[in-house]
Amino acid sequence: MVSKDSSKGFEQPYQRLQGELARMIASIPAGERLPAEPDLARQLGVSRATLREAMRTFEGQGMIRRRQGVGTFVVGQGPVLQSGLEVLESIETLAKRIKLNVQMGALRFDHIQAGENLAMEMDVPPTADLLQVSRVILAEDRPVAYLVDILPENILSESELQEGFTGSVLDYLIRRGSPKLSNSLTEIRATAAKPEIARMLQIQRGDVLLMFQAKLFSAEARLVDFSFSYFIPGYFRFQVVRRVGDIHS
Amino acid sequence: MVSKDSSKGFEQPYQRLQGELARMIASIPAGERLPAEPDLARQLGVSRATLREAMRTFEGQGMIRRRQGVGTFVVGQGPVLQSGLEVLESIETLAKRIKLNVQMGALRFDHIQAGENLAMEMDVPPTADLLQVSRVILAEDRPVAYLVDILPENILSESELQEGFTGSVLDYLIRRGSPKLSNSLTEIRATAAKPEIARMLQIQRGDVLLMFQAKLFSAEARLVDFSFSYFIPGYFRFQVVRRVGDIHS
DNA sequence: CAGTGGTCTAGACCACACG
DNA sequence: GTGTGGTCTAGACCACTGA
Repeated sequence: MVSKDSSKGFEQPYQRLQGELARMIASIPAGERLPAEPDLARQLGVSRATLREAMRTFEGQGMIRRRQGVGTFVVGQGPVLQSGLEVLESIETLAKRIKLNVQMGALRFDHIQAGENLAMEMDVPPTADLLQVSRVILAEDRPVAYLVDILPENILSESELQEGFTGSVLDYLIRRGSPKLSNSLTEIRATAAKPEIARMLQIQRGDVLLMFQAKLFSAEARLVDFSFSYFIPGYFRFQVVRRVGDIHS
Repeated sequence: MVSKDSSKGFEQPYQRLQGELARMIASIPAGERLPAEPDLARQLGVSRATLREAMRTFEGQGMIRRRQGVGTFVVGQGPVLQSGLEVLESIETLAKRIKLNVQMGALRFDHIQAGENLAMEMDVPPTADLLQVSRVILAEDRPVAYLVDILPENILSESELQEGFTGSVLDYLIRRGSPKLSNSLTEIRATAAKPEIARMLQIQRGDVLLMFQAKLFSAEARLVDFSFSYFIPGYFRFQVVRRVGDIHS
């Protein structure tokens, strides 16, 4: 329908789109809506599929947010939650320190049996009863993280947690004072959002997420909490100091 | 063309595809090729676009690898490079310890000027001359990481690096003995692969990558190396121990 | 050259939010 | 109901690989 290039330039449609979209997004005030996808696609001279693929990049960076049935909105650059990884700290505590408004949404309790995989990871019998706590964390009314904690029922029961749970299992255990907590062994991964998690975080399936898989140990070296944390890029900044060389330490 | 559901089940095409693809991949020996995409799409009763979207998941986990003009191959689960984040260690050193075969590919030197952004990050004048070292890391002949180091020219010159560079700027500086290195401040991110990087790593643009952005400091607290490291998920396992509470420390 | 994956299109229908 | 984004289709052409 249109020629692929105008002169000697060999700019790909994808790259051109990225540029045009970037300009368009920058020109729209935060909170305002973009044109509907079919209109925008026509306007940019590409198919809707191509447009959507290009938009993924910007959504991954938190610059726009799509809401089914409503529209696509430009979001201003919000505050960033910065944390050193050496210290284990809940998002709530972190947010409080920088006076950021953080809420919990979509809390859910599940009673599950360990099964093979969890039994192996958590060092419990496959028939062990576990409590799974899932919830979304909202910063400035935007979903920014999805957290899942799995604990043995004899460490923490749902009835106990019903009252006074504000989003952080870690903070709750610290307040309760028992068992004494020692440290967390955290594995860091990058992952694509599964459909269920994408839904919770109001992003698209396949979008990029930073993930922590952590084992929290008591002072007696018992595992008290096995957790999965998914973070939308752009809202968090995790840092770690790495020593050079292990010989002179 | 076909009914969307057979009974009361409301399984989505996407989820069904995931399952069928998983079974198919599992049933094919490592190293073997999958059917061509148009054939496979017909066989599974979906369009090629849908098939490709479903395949992204498996490619992101390193279970398959696509090569344009050749085909899509099942890759067996290779060895995993495990590392504690507290200690800064090159991939080469890490691999040597577990006797894994690691090579460097696509080495490239660029002489650049700092410019605004880099000048700010690296605390040098915008006109400073910098050496940018880019290369791909191969483990068992598969691209697994893409590394970019940026250093002031007066710390490391290309001519000096031409000889005896095996892939790690860190190892080279340690061998040289000057300047004395102290530690690295590393920021951890998840990111989607840009077209250039996707090409280097033989993955698709938009695929998930774990990224480290690190500032390496000398004992005199001078910045000697600003680096970006991109890791394909599945080949690396980065861990960190996090202390509970900063009060009783 | 033939065959592969990479990209793009035009159109359709569905699920959801909101009045 | 109306309009939005979410998903899927069938087909086309391009870029790359290897015989």
